Amino acid sequence: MDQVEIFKALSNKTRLQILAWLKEPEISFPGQAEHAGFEDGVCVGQIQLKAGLTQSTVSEYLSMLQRAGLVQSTRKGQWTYYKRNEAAFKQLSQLVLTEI
Amino acid sequence: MDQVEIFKALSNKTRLQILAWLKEPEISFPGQAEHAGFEDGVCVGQIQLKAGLTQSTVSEYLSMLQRAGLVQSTRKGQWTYYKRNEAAFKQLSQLVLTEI
DNA sequence: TTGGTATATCGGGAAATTCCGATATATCTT
DNA sequence: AAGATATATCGGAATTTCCCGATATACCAA
Repeated sequence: MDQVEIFKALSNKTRLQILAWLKEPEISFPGQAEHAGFEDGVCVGQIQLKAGLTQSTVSEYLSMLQRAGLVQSTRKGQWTYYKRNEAAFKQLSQLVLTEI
Repeated sequence: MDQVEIFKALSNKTRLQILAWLKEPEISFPGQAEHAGFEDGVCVGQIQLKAGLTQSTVSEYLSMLQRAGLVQSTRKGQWTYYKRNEAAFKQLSQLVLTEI
């Protein structure tokens, strides 16, 4: 757990927003329900639509969140699904209490 | 609590280090014991010495941590003492669990 | 008042981040 | 194989952060 890397990943309104959306994928991304479930999370395109930024930016943001360990990705065909890594948030919460 | 402001304040190795030092002022800053207690925290000069950065940089970093609500300052004569705001860390820990 | 000490603020060069458009890669369909 | 779709990566302009030296401000002591 690289603390600085994690906090940098969280230092952006859009990235925080994405993490919040991924807490309730069914509610935040109803458009995906028709094509896939939410077992593996949400695909980049759906997130991009909601974020209102370009595809490249959203893809980059998701990689950054993944490098920080906050989300994990699954490739399925031409889609990459991202979902939260809840264990990481529990760890981070604990880290804020005990180490920082 | 401005989340982005808090995470930006935490996105720097030196600032994280300062917060860690302030957890145990007596151990981290023995040099101050001769002149003052630790009720109000540690003065800027002591922190600067340990950080090994310039006075202006350390002063700026401490203001940033204060704006984020993570520390609080007390002016006493020509010294400004900074100490951790433990309540803020408890809040932040909770926020990581429930809101982010 | 004069000078010394502690801290804050200002101005700026270098490096990092933000976000974009263009392009590359991977996969699917026909 | 060729074209379409989804995502990743590249190159870069604008902005922000990092950290500095210089200067301003506040307080103290003689």
